Amino acid sequence: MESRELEYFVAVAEELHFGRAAERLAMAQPPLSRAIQRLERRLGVTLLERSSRAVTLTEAGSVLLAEGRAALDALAAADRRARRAGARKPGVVLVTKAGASSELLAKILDAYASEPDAAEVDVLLCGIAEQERTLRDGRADVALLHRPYDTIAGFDYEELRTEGQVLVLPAGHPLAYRGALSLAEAAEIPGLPLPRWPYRDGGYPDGPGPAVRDHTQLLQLISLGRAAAVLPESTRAQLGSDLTTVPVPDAPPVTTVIAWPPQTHSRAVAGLVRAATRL
Amino acid sequence: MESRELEYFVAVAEELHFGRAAERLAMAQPPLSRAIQRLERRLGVTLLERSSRAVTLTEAGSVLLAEGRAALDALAAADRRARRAGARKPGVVLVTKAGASSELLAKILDAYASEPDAAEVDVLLCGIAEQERTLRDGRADVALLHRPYDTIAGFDYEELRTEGQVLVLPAGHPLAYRGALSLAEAAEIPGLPLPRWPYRDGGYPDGPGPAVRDHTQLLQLISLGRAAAVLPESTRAQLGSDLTTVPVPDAPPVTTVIAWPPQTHSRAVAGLVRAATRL
DNA sequence: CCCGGCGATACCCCGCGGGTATCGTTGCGG
DNA sequence: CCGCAACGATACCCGCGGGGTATCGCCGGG
Repeated sequence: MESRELEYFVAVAEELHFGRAAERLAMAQPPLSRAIQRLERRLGVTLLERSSRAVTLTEAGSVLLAEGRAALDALAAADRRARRAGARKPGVVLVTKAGASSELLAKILDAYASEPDAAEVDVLLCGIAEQERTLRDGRADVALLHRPYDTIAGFDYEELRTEGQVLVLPAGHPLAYRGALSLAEAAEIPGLPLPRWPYRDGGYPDGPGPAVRDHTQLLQLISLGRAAAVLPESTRAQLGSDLTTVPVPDAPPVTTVIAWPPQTHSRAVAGLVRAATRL
Repeated sequence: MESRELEYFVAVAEELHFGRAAERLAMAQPPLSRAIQRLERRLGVTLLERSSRAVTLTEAGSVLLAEGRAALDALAAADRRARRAGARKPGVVLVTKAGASSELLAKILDAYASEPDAAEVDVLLCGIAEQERTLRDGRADVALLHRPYDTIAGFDYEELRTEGQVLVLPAGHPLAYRGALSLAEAAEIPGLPLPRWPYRDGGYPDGPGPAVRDHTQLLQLISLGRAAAVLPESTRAQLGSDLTTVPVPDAPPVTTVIAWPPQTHSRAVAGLVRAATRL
């Protein structure tokens, strides 16, 4: 199967509309229609059901959509990583959630930078649930992830530390003087709903809380008295005096891991991992 | 990047010889040379160092080789799984090492087959270290793996059971009457070397023992008095009366896991996993 | 009933991927 | 020291396949 055809199919499968997909691909609609027919002929499988009013995915089509996205990501990763490896001064890209584990990250970067032949490390900050994708499609080479919030399926990893979680509140809130809270109590604070995190596809669950995409946004909302949140203990290090925390013992512990794609043989990634695990 | 070009590059990078690579790709050498040049130009990177006597990989080239193989496997997987999903009676392929965990496998297949809407399960048996590849390139959908012998990097998985290991010997061997053996003792039995298992790339380590590619071969060699082997306890169930076992308490325990690629949403795979974990 | 939206078809053309012939370099053997 | 053979690069040619425009056929809604 040609990657071009697969890209075309993924566009159509996502738009469920040949015209819009063609526009997105910067091409005309007829050659797109033919390319999809060709692909279906070659696979010997019907991928799309076209009734003259709507396009829907068949079973085989949704399988190809999922597998095809993964394959296109892998292809993009090959492209980007080869480019980076051949660049004048090859560096390595580390991705992490904006506003999370910043002191740990600083320590790792320091420890690695002091190694004899350390490469340049570019830090890429992104919203929740985008990190895995950056690792898959080659925008990043190595990531700091947080289980169980992030899934580590598809990657090699080393665990760095495990910590409990705390409720983050505006300073002076009545509950701030409690010694501990249960998860159930934290979820039901009048006027301070827990935020909604995005799914991996970028959508948001329904519910009362504000929709956020990274920790920085979230902390700001808490400062404004619009939300509360259950976060790892280490978040305390970066809170200003306008925020305070209460332990939540029954919240699941959060494990910070350093993760990388299994096929990497990069010395720089290995060095970073070594530095991180030795801390 | 076009998948065609990537295939060409991988062929050249593996052969390190344009002529042989062209032959393998069933094409002439000149268009192959040009395709690689085009790829290098588009990436803005030198992938191969050509001295008129030898071709060698640059740093960027070996990165692209590793990443490219993964991407081509993902592409092949998309192709095969879409074909299977669109087939007349879509089934699911389970892969495992020939001769390992056969009773557990039988139980899983039975349990799953008794579910209401169970799909057809094709069992694919292969040698050691080939299973991961079959899962990656779509020849299989789900695998029974054995840690720490197999790595599970890149897959979602559920643990099924953990067991100790035993030394498998020809019946009547003097050591057969020992109540237990250490790993060190097992490795030094006069006349009965431990076998050599293949690496993931298909090569074999150097050493005295016979090179084997699956358990069936291995058991036959032990029967013939040409080898001994440390294997999971459950292997005992399939030994004939010509073989016997001795516990090896200090051998690392073996965990059998059921694993699948993270992007699968297949109901059949989910059913198999459920059946396996419920046993 | 007609129009508008949408995917498929018809038809054309250009470019690129592939083929053959040949060159340029270089290591090696006589 | 020269010539040959091995090997990748270059030159040149060709055919087809992927892309474009125009249009059709189907269907649902006003």
